[in-house]
Amino acid sequence: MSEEKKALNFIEHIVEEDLANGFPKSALRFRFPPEPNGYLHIGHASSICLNFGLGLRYSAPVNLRFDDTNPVKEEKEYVDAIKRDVAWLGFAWDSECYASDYFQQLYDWAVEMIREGKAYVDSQTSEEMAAQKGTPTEPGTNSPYRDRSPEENLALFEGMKEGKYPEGSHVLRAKIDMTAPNMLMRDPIMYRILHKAHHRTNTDWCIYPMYDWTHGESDYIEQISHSLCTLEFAPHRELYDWFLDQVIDPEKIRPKQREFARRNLSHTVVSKRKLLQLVEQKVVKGWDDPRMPTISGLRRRGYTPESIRNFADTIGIAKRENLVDVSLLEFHVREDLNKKAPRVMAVLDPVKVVITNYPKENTEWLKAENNPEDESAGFREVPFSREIYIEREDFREEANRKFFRLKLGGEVRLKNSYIIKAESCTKDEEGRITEIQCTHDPKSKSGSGTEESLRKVKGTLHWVSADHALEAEVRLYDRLFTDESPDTHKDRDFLDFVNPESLKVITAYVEPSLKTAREEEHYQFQRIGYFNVDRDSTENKLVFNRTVPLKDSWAKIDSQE
RNA sequence: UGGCCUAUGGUGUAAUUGGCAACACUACUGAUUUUGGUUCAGUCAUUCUAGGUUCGAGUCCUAGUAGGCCAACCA
Repeated sequence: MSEEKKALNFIEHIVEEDLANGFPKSALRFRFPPEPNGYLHIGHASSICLNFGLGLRYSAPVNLRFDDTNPVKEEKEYVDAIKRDVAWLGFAWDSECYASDYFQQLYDWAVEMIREGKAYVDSQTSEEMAAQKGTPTEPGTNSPYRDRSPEENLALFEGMKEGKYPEGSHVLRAKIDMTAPNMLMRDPIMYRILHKAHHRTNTDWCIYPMYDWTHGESDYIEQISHSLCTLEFAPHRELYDWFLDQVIDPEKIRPKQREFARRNLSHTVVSKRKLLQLVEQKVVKGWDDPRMPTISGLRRRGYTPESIRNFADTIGIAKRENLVDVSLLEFHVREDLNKKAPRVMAVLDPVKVVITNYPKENTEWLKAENNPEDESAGFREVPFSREIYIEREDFREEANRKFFRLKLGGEVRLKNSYIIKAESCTKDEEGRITEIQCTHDPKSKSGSGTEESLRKVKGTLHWVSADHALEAEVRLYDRLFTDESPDTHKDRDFLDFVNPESLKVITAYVEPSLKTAREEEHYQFQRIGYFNVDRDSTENKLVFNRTVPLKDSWAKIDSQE
């Protein structure tokens, strides 16, 4: 199929090298490890495409693993949303795993480490421990509890597990090196006491393992060969390996952590914490608000899984700082929708046109092509009558040669219909045009084959028949932030850059064939953009979201004038 | 007085491991077009700097410079 030589990214190079060095292909195994504390966003999509892409490339299993070690933040709602999003993107995981499934094994290993004198219970406050931790340039100092006997540690740790102690009273720490240049190696915490119910283990446990202690061991338990994470975890690798060394069976696969730079998207934020802020402060209407860069938001906005996957493939994976322009994402959704979306006519800012030489009470059903990019899409019929609406900006009383649209005395083609000529217009007291009077050339009907129908007129307009058009709510979305990188300003909060015009709601007239449009269906409103049916639509009221406008080279010419 | 990571067009990634800097997007030209869409053709680079090795350096060496991450009982 598409076996053209695609350049490998650095992760694929690593895998290829491992394979070349004798690592068995059958032992390749990957995982996507979200924490269920928020919704997945476009940055996660890159990670999903990376891991599942590797799975596809090497016919290797990919686990979906929920990193659920913090019951304070995690909820089942997020688990469900994450599963939905990964599946919607088109990927199938091998096993659905939870770090919480390994709590017992992790505990047993921890007990073993205590016995071997490699972990100890610290009973200081977090402030005291922070003070002993040192700084990046100064070494830390040992805890006074560092040399407790294994017996004492065992008893304490068991007591912690049994719920004998309040939160914050004790922690279990790995005994490594308080002077290590890597601060993560300065006796990291393995367990803390949390008297909180967990979304899966409920109240079975009141001690919860920390990320570093959990993640690598989970990879090991699942026999993940390549554990890929973002760059900020690079310093954790040393600890990842240290923890692995404590439990590793040399006969088994030793997981390998490698880090890549997370993808930043312009004009938005890609951080669960900040997205949560947008939701909680009601800047947007929820995690799936079409302005959100969440997968569910993009889906509701009208993005397709293919467009997101193509986007992820195109931007690739590397290790440097980056800010991917949102126009690339928009390119991919246009590219996909151009092939798939049926064309329809909709007028967003209507002005009435009366065809004065067209018989009153007459309705003609004209044949319209559904998609010039897809012959199999077929044709539909659209009603034409004496009174129609066109786009207000498509008419000017007078205009220069560059204006291909309707002007007084000028001719224009109505898409799928007749050539009309503007004769006059009427205005209200404020000078606003209320109606345009036109005549049509009856022999110029589209597809009729007559000489007149073959005439070349420069402009073609979309339109809807006034009597037949349906009213619809149209939600026009724009970028959520006015700044291309709102959260990287040292002295400004990202919320300062929220675009006040990120949503405009209007009432439009759409052609009657849309009566049966269903939720999530994609359409191209000809000459305007791609839209999809929002789930807020009802029997009586259609609601459309604008996914992305069509490229508009006229806007540039017009603004230059 | 630290550790780790990174530097290639406006943007994102490549470069068969020392051999003509490539692909996509954006922008700009032009052609086609019953969507000012699509499609097609074209234009846009001192590979962070300075030295060095070499017939030849984005790639190797030396010294700089710039940026990011690390001091949560978060992940």
